[in-house]
Amino acid sequence: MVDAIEDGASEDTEGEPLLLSERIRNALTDEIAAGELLPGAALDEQQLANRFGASRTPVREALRQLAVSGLVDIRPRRGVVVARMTPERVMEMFETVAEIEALCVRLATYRMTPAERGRLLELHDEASRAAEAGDVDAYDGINAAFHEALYNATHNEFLAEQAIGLRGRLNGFRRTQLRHKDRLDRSIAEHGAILAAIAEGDGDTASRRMRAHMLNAAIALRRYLEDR
Amino acid sequence: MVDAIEDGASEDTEGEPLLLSERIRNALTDEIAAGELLPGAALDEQQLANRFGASRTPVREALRQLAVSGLVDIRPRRGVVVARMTPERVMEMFETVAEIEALCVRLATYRMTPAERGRLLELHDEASRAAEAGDVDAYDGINAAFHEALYNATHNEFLAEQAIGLRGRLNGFRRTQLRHKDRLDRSIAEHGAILAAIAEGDGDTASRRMRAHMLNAAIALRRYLEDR
DNA sequence: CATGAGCTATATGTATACATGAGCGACTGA
DNA sequence: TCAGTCGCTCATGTATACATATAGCTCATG
Repeated sequence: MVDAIEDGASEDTEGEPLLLSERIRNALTDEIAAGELLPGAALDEQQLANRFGASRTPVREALRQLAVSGLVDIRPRRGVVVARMTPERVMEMFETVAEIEALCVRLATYRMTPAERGRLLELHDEASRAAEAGDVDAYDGINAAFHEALYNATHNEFLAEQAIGLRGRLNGFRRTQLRHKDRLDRSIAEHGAILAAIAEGDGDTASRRMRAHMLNAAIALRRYLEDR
Repeated sequence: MVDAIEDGASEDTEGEPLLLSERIRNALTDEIAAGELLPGAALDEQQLANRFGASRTPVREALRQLAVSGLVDIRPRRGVVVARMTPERVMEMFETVAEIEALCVRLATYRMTPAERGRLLELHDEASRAAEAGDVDAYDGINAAFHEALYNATHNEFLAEQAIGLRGRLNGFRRTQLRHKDRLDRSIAEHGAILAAIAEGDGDTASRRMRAHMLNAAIALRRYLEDR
């Protein structure tokens, strides 16, 4: 069961020795977002400490931080569990993210540089190719890059940070609903429509289309969840 | 220098013995929001532990959590400081909050119940009276209640939580700029205009007016900051 | 006099130890 | 057989102890 965190093997080529508590936090964040740790699962401090080859102290700090992010729930003296989310709450989160994305697109339309616009088109093309190839994982990554590029194009760093944070909390759900090939194709088409509005400098239209795009994804997810 | 946290004397009539780390977190949150701890101020763990009559452990947990909220910056192995925000970042935060409030008002317009609408009008009247009386502190409180009532009227709990959290991070700045009597009067008038649009069920207009309202506040703040 | 290397003091990061309340099972009584 | 209480166990909450990197000082050198 021991799989102490291998340092830097993944991508952190920088030799910077990350704080133990941060590495634990990152690891848990990933596992929750990826759905490996299911909502409601109990997170025993000592157990996690053993798993990460650390003491309880950094584990506790990581858990406390995750609680602020909303990824876990802490019941004082009763332990920590992965945040259990009702379908209603998930839909609320989707609506919120949809609105945030919509407002990001509106601002981005008016503020983005030509280079940023070019980058978006590039990403859109890449996504289309990945979709045609049926490479869902590649599409996932490109899609994330696409949305982040939009956040950054608002030229409001704070807003972009908030948007990225919110988006991350939906990762665990988003992946499931994109398995449907037709949903993936529609997603591409919707991106295209958003870009068209951006090209015309029509922020309001782009915004409305983005909202619809996100809500479509939410509806697809709900349908998927109900099917089970 | 000792002022260990008196428990429950303030409002927590419930005899629930809050976790030490939570009480420290709340206390620090308040002090930062109130501007008692100035941006850039170093937060020494041992010092805080002494001040609160606790050990470093709960203090550390509190600081870690505040870092996630963005209220403090942690430089690994180099200590914790109250988040130092550039004027640019403050303006970005204001813009973000303005946009969030705007979208809340839009949703709220379409979704609020008659009772919620009535409550808003009530709060508006109270605020007007407080403004006439020149009671800035009372106005502060009523104003916060007004905005929170709007968040809740979106009937999207998640969104409301996010909005409240964001708003809280601007508290330290907001208070300074409302000292100007005329700004306070204009604020009341702007609230009235927003309510008028809500009454007509015109979410878009209400939204635009709210955005303008928040940005006016931001401009007033910037002017205030530049004056010093 | 300025600059930089080296040392020391100290605060942070982590581990371990102790205190306390929650959860659970056994036992008693009906 | 079942309900209720008692007491035990263990995880959490807090305190303390130890390891280590950073910051500031001293002192030597250009």
